[in-house]
Amino acid sequence: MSRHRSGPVRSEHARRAILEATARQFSAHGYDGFTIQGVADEAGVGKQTIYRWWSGKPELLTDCLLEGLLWDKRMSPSNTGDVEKDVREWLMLIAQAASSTEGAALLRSLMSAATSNEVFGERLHQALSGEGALQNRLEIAQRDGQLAADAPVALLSDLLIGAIILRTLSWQDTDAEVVATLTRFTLKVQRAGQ
Amino acid sequence: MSRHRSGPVRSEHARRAILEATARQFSAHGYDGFTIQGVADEAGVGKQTIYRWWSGKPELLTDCLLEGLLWDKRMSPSNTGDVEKDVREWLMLIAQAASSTEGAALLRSLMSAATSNEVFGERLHQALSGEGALQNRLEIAQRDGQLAADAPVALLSDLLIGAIILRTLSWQDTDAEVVATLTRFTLKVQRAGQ
Amino acid sequence: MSRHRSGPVRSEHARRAILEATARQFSAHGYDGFTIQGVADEAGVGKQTIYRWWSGKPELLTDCLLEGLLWDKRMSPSNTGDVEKDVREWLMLIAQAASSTEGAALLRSLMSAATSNEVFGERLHQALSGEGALQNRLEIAQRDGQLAADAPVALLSDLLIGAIILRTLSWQDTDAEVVATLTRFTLKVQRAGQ
Amino acid sequence: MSRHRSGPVRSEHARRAILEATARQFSAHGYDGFTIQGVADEAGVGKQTIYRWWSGKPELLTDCLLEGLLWDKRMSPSNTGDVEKDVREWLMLIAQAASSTEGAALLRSLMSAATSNEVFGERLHQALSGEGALQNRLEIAQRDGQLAADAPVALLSDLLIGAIILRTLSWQDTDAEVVATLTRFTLKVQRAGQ
DNA sequence: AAATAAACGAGACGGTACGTCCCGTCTTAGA
DNA sequence: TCTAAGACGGGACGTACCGTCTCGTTTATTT
Repeated sequence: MSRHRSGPVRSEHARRAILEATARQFSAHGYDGFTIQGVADEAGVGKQTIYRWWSGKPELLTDCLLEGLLWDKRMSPSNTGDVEKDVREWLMLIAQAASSTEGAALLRSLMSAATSNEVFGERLHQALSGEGALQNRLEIAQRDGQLAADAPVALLSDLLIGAIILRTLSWQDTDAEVVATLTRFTLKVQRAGQ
Repeated sequence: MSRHRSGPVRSEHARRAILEATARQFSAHGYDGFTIQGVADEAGVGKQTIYRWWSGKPELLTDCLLEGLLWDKRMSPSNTGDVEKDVREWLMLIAQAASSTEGAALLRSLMSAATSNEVFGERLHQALSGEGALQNRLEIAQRDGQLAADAPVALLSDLLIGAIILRTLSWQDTDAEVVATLTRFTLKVQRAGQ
Repeated sequence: MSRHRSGPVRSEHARRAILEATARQFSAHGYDGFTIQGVADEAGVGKQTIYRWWSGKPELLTDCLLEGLLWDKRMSPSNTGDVEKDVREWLMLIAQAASSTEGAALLRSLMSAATSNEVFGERLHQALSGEGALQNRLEIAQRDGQLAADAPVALLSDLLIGAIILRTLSWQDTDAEVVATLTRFTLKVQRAGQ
Repeated sequence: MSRHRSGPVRSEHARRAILEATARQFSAHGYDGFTIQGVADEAGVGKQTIYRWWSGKPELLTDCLLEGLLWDKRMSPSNTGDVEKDVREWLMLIAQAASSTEGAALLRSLMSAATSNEVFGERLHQALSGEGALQNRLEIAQRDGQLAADAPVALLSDLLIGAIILRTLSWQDTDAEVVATLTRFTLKVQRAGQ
């Protein structure tokens, strides 16, 4: 016998409105700058409805990320056969997003959120890695002999994205040339190692 | 000719007490968690004495970093002739610091502070790079022919430290093996490329 | 012709449970202190079942009073022939109820409810007057010549009960001696005035 | 050696502004109806400045009463030699204040506040008694032989004011005739008792 | 017996006010 | 004039209830 409770179910309309308002407010004012009341007002929702389902900003943002409202999850490295080109273009997407003042601020806000919440941190990593697609692309390259068989593909991803993250964290711009250099030298080692 | 002003001069005792209290409070409660009042109380100082000399948390922390109260600045890569070993040991120092729960929390708090303040972000980058010593070590290796002449040493530093930063940001531990793998593969190209 | 509707009728069980829970919660936490949700929970009832039949706290309490759940309505002045004794004993019942800490708190809570609701205020007055029985007793005494023909019996009731009410409102205890003095002096005129 | 603390002293300006705003807001919206934030806004003050010095509404109102902002403390029964007239006029002041819709609401709000706070209840009693002046007037009458030597003057005050309070609590109007009757019959007994 | 529909327990909803915490500024008295 | 102390105006926090609305179930009447 199944035991289910009566009463209204959670309002999907409210949930969407809250997450979308959160994404807008977060993008506009940053992690510290946006307020729960502001989200509630913009979503046309009572503050308690937010606290009923989320414990605070970090959880709220984690769900935004999960729904792809903060970082487009459809983005994914392509596979043209030229691994260096594919990886370079993927990194450029991230670097370009971090190039504008707003984009850099958003990325730093995402990092700020990640520092205070484990789940968000993991999710952000996944999002930045194209939901694992970057690693997949590198594995394909490895299978195709473009990368050394013993190349640590998971760590390659950390190296490349980490460099951009670190540069954003230290408020340095990462332009196309830097991305190209990063990619070329990081992937060269793998070919050379064969 | 020097123009003297009357009255007491800035209290060095208060300055030290404030920075040390800041370092302790920041380490204990994180960037968002510590309060100016808490620092003032622990330092046995009036709140105004803090605001008279610093504009707020970011400046306070920047000075802590400059004084080496948050991140030991005496640390510097050694030069044994074996660049891979030297670099690996340097990265291990960072990775080990980020290994304990407290160390990882501190590093994440530092990142959080960096996201909201440009000057602090730049300082943190410098601190993590051993005040440029990592790049120096790589340049020496390059001069000694251990790294390819065209190796982008500045970016190599970003790659290696960035990887650790990204892993800490995404709440992954970085153990000795990961550090060794990161170092080996990143520097390999330099030998092979010759 | 009667027009029937289908469906269940109002649940008497729920009605009783709600009123009894209201009386307990009100007595325990006072007018401002008790909550509709608390009543619903204690009564094992949905909140809407309360709002379906009552508009809020005042109506709920008015019904409690009408059912004698807050103030025993069976109490009534007796008629021994000695009007002073009968009235004094009646007042003593009220004064004694207001003597204990809990009793005084209850009486003050009743007053608090009366301040915000006219119907409840009128009901409370009636309850305190023994549903008019005090005035009846005085009228009998008047008819028997124990009180002056022109004695304002309705106001005598207000005077005597009002004194106790005022003393309770100002957190003064009203002991047997005070009650005796109040009664003796208030009724004295009636004999003397003949 | 005297031990005194440094730092700013309490702002008298803020204190006055808060009490005056409280009196206005309370009179306008009643005990339940006015809000601390509303008082803070009207007083041009931070909410914390209110909570720093008062624990909540009851304390705030108690101080208002003490400063005569809710109930004019200068009012006092006069002494024309005719005690019945003097007392009647005093009661009329209270009854008239309670006659208008606003006045009755204010008086009931005062009672509501009294029910939840002992100090306020005592203060209200004092205020209604003209800060003891009514009792003084009755004592003078007693000394002059207008009242019986054994008349319980303190209780006479409770009887008379209590009657008005009770009638206000039960939402009955108390007009000039009622006041006159109350006074005449209550004071008559004292003369008659001689 | 089936259909109808109201009352029920439960609880999510949009809101308001609460009392707390901390911000950065201002004020005081002492050294 | 710098200091410790701390009051100030302000803003956001997270909580508690309000009164309304919406579920899915139960139950009494009508068809």
